[in-house]
Amino acid sequence: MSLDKAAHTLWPVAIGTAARLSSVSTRMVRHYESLGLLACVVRTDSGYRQYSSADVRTLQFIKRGRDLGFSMAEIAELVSLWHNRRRASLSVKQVAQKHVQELNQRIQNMQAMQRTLTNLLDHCHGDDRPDCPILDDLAGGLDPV
Amino acid sequence: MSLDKAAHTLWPVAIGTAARLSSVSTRMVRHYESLGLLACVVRTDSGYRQYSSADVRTLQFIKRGRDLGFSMAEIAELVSLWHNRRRASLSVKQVAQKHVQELNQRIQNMQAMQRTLTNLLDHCHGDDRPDCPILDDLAGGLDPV
DNA sequence: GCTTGACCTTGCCATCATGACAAGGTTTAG
DNA sequence: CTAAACCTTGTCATGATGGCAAGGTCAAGC
Repeated sequence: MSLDKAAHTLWPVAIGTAARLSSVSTRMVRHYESLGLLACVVRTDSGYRQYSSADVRTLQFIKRGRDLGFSMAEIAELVSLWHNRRRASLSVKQVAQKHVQELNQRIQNMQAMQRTLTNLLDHCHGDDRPDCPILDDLAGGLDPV
Repeated sequence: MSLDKAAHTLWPVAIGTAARLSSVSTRMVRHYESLGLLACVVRTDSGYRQYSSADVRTLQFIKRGRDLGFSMAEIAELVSLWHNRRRASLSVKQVAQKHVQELNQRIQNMQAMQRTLTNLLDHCHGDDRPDCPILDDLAGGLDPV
């Protein structure tokens, strides 16, 4: 697979290489280890971490999970399910569904902000005069109902 | 105005009342002061903070700004513009426009995540069988192009 | 063999906005 | 006078990430 090609030097690789192969910073590779997502990381006699191609695949998994907006807690669960051959796909689906719902919520929130703001922006002439409906709104446009 | 009604006790008020009147926690009232958003907060002899109705209006302004998603740095600028009678509405508009653009960016990101996730969810049977397109994707479904 | 530069190690501080808690002082009502 | 409710300051925590610093290691070139 492409991993073996990319790491033309033999496995295992040091942290910098693992980081490059997974598009994760070395800082975060260590962090994920501290969160228990990489099981037992082997060390050389001098203390350097050594990563197998399986480790790098796990890092790529984490990266992809982050790119899809999952929290580290959710990713920890997904990694665990991934490693469990007897998982039920339902468990995975539930994690993803909950995440989609949260995304939905946040998107709705932000779209509401945006509607209000674009409304205000439309009515702000935006020149050198001081009066401004945006400030008027912030200063209590809605509260004194 | 409604503020005077709400605070049936006379001004100035203590932090708890100011917090209630602005829907901001006392914790955050102190924090906003430490950020320099409340200018000089008067104290009683025993050290209790005392808030004028102008202070409470500023807190309400901040609250509204937070509800619209502005960062504290942006709010600091907006408060400053609000207090400056010679401001140009253009300055306000620019802050708001930049914020709307950032909101847009974040919404786009999250919608892209959502599209991918709903796609995967549609193809996950979500029962007790272990095979799962969501895990397949996370495990490198896209990378090995 | 030695030097140099690239790499690795750990640990701590910072972000941003907020909550929670603790130990102690104040005020107010009964 | 006491108890409750309030105030004070300070610290720690969140979540995911960046950055820096001081020091150890390794590999390549001379």
